[in-house]
Amino acid sequence: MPEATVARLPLYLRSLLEAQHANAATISSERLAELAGVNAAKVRKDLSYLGSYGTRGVGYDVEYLLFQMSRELGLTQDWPVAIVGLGNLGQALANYMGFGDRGFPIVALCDADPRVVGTEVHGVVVRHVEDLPVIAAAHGISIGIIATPASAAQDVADRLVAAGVSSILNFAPTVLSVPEEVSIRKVDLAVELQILSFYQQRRSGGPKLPPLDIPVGVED
Amino acid sequence: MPEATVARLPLYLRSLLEAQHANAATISSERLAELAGVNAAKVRKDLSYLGSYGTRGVGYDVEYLLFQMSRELGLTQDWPVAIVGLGNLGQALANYMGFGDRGFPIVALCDADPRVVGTEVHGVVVRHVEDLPVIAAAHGISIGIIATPASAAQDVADRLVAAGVSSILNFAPTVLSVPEEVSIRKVDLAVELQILSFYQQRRSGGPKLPPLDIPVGVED
DNA sequence: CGTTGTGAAGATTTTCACAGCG
DNA sequence: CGCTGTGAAAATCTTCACAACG
Repeated sequence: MPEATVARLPLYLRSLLEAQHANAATISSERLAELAGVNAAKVRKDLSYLGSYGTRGVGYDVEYLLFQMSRELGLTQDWPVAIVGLGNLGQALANYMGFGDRGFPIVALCDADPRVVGTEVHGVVVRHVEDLPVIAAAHGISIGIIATPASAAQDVADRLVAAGVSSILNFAPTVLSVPEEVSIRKVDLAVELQILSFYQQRRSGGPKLPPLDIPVGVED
Repeated sequence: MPEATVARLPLYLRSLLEAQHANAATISSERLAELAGVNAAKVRKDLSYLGSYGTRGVGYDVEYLLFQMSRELGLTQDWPVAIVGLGNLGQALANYMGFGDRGFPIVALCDADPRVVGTEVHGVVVRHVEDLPVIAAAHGISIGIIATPASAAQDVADRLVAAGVSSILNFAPTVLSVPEEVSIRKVDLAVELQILSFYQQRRSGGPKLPPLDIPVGVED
């Protein structure tokens, strides 16, 4: 299944939940596309990778598609999560619980700062990051969230991998290197803002300075 | 310039800052690629959209490329930011200040809850969301961050657009519709976790259930 | 030499458009 | 008839490979 499709499945799932909430028994690719903010052809192509679950002339059975999609996304089981780094962001994430649609219980919190270790956040005691192997094994942790400063992130990633965690969500503004078989996703506020800045500038009449003088010589 | 390239410019910027910090005067596409976590050909292609700023046989001048990239990304000026919604996440974002590399001062906070309006978060008084037009105009706000529940997000987006904000970063788990000329980026924790869940399940030996019985009849 | 800049090839993703089927 | 499922076309993005050049 194409990566681009996988990245959209969660949007369809959420849209289907909305449709279910509105008591819709079936839904067309067109309506689903509208809810998910994509176009109908893409929805049909994407759903076709899951199997032929639609009915021509009718649409998709909401309940059934929900079930298939949840199964495909691995949401029929819980995936225990550990958060490493309990600064501003880490604490917010821990409290933010109600991570969307549940299924990702936060069962462990780790930090390297001895002043933070032992404190309680959202009802969970913060452990030392050194103890990750034991903690990960005890709780069967499969997803690690890195919410440390950039400088500590690679070390934490290495520890997570060593502890057997094979999915990582990285909030630290740095590139992590991990073995092939570990999945990694990143969320970077600064990057998002800078992308917005790029287009904002384009719209607000381009660069303030002229195309800028060539510094020395003539390139090309 | 391709969208995919724009999305990588912030990574190059950060990598260049690291190189600068390490007192490198010049940097090759290969080294830059390593720091940014992409391959060298992509770096060269991406940078070529900015202009021919490299020197064959040598590489890129770090200072000069930093300057060009900052300019291209619109980082030679500040872009004032407003955060709407001061629940857990909104407050964390407000405090998280030090949004990477500065340039995005948080100058206004809004909420719809009268119990929150008037309180102070990170030294900024929370205003009512109704006042957005006045606030936006007064501070020249160009970027709005939506950190409300999903149910309020579209209303807030509409208000932001009406107030003249043309860049939006959406943390609410919902699809927003905005006019063509407004840029929108989204950050969705649930989506990221679900994507990780998909691949995690693939690795841990596929579905627990057998391919599942066809419910009724035989499709295709 | 060593490294950039870039056409051209290749891969992936999106979109079209319509046959097929309930 | 209406809507899905899907080949095929189009668009976009990545990678290759090498000429160009300091």
